[in-house]
Amino acid sequence: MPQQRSVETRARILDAAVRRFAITGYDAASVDDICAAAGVSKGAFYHHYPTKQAVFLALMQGWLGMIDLGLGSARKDTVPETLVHMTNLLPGVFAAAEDRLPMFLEFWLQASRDEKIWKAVIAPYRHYQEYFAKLVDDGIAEGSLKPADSQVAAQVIVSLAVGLVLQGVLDPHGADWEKTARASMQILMNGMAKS
Amino acid sequence: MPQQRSVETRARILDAAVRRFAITGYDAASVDDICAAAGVSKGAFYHHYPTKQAVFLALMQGWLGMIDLGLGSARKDTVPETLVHMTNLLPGVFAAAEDRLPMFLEFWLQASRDEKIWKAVIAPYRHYQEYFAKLVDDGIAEGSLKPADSQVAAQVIVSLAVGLVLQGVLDPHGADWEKTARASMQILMNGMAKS
DNA sequence: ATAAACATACCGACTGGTCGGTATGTTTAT
DNA sequence: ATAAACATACCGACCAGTCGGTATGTTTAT
Repeated sequence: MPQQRSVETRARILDAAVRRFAITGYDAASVDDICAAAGVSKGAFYHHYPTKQAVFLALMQGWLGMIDLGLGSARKDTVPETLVHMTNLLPGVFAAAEDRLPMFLEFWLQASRDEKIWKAVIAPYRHYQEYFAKLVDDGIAEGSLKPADSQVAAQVIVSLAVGLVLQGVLDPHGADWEKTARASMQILMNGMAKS
Repeated sequence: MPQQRSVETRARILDAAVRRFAITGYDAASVDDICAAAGVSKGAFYHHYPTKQAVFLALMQGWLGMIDLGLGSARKDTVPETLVHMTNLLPGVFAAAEDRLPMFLEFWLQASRDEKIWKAVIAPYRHYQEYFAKLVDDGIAEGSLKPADSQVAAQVIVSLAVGLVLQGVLDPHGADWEKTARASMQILMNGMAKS
């Protein structure tokens, strides 16, 4: 049973880490930086986390879990309604994430090179894929979508979402991404909806 | 006027750099590593490039230029034909890029944090956007596509492409990305084509 | 000769991680 | 109650090694 002070310190480390990572990136953010930002000694840091990577991983787990939760609670009456509802949520996502989005990019990058991180990323990621595949299947079953390979359709949806988020990161003021997101979904629906 | 030997050395440095960057990433790839892989001394390295970042930038310019060129020569009779033709090219792109794709991710990441790199990335990137917008406009003009906001449509196409590439990086064996790319284009066409 | 091309030796800054020791609880024995 | 015994939390100096970049010398081509 950890002491009260302990959980507070952990939180401060995590909070400082996410800020530093977001600004400078994983590599450039030194443990000393993070400790300074957290107002915590290096000893405390390594008392709570075995390595710098462990902090990164903890951060990742937390976020991926939150996304998972958000997806689950977005369900509406019909499948098309659910999908449209999700695009309505996007602006909030963009606004809330803002400067943290580069970190997601970093997640991907690290995951593509580090076995341990890859496994931590890929599980929830595949879960999203499954979620959308199931959604498409439901849509087909309820007659609102044309019969199709739901796995592939889910991949398309996820690809589009990933691409939108990424471009939002790279070029936030290059377009009205909210509008684009809506238009994307519209085109997708045109292509997938029945009749 | 550079000597023959000089352009060869430059090429060897660039070639070694792309290999090291691809494997270990930009930060982890040390200049010494690159020099060793290129069979070139550190003096030679800094004789030809002022900084490590300059090498990175040169690499980027080269690739973005090549993509630009590839796009230009993909034009077919009608717009839908052109777009489909492009998905046919994708497998080659995936295969050829393979382990180099993480580098593109790194481009983005660095671009989102470094003003100089951002400017180098954003120009060709906007050029792609324009290319696709023009393509959509042509499609509307020739009557093969429904009237629509071509800028937004282009963003959707690019988003999808970006998302596909990114997922190909993260999870190369998680799906048949060639098939998904084709399906994406099919759905897009269903949504955008006239009648 | 001389200037470009290349090689070697080196510098100072910085990094992730360790370690001996201290301070702050918490449990146990009396 | 309280003091000894133990456990957890924390500190900050320190280390061994790495890095990007520079200074200086040598080779090569004209």
